[in-house]
Amino acid sequence: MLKREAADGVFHALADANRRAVIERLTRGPATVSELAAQLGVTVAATVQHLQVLQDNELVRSEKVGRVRTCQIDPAGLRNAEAWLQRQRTAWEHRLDRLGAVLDDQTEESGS
Amino acid sequence: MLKREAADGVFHALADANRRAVIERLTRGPATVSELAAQLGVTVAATVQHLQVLQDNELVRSEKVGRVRTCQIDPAGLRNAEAWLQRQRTAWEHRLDRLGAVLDDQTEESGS
DNA sequence: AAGACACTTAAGCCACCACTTGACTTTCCA
DNA sequence: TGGAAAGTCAAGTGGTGGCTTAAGTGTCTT
Repeated sequence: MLKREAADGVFHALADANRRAVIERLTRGPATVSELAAQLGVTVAATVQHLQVLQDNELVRSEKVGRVRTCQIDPAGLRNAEAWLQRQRTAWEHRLDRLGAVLDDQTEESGS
Repeated sequence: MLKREAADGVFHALADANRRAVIERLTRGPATVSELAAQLGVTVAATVQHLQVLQDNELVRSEKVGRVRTCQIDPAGLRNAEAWLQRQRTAWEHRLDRLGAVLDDQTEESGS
């Protein structure tokens, strides 16, 4: 299950346009820190900080070999966020279904 | 489609625990501003500000009748966020499929 | 060995955000 | 009509976030 803490971190991570850009980039294949920084148009240092947030929330994984760190998507965080959204949407839809049924019953009972 | 701007707003809105609590509450039925404020444990003024953010990003709708404003879920924003997440996840899965196929071909060619 | 390369870490800066208080408007009701 | 209730608006405040520069660490390459 998704604890409140976890949702907090994931959505906070996704709230930044640059971090989402990193995710979009990584869905198309692994990339190094420098490559990501170049694409974002910010410092390597800033990119490292973004990656830290993304990793803390299981949105990105990375491995350092030699002096170069290679990053790739970690689907766990995405799944967590998706699960929360689905829970809300389906809960709302089910409520509407029940509400609809009640209204149908009422109109049947009272006639038009 | 979901523009970058839209994603920015929706995820920012979802990044706050109190705003998510509002959404969770509203999936179980409409509520007034005061009710939401009471549940959150913050001022009515703060709640109004949260509602403003939620409405700007199509996560909540509200209507004022008399002196009381009643709020309910607006599924549009939730769908937007869900769509973005699904796009990333499926893009990543498709890429893995292609990669897997390539690796299979290679192992077939070279034998075990 | 020496310099370039790819990051990493620390410190500081500015903007934004969530929240509060307080004054105000509108609506209800006795 | 007078006052309580429900919400709105504006200003101020403490805290956080994202970015930068600058200095440092480990790793190639020649």
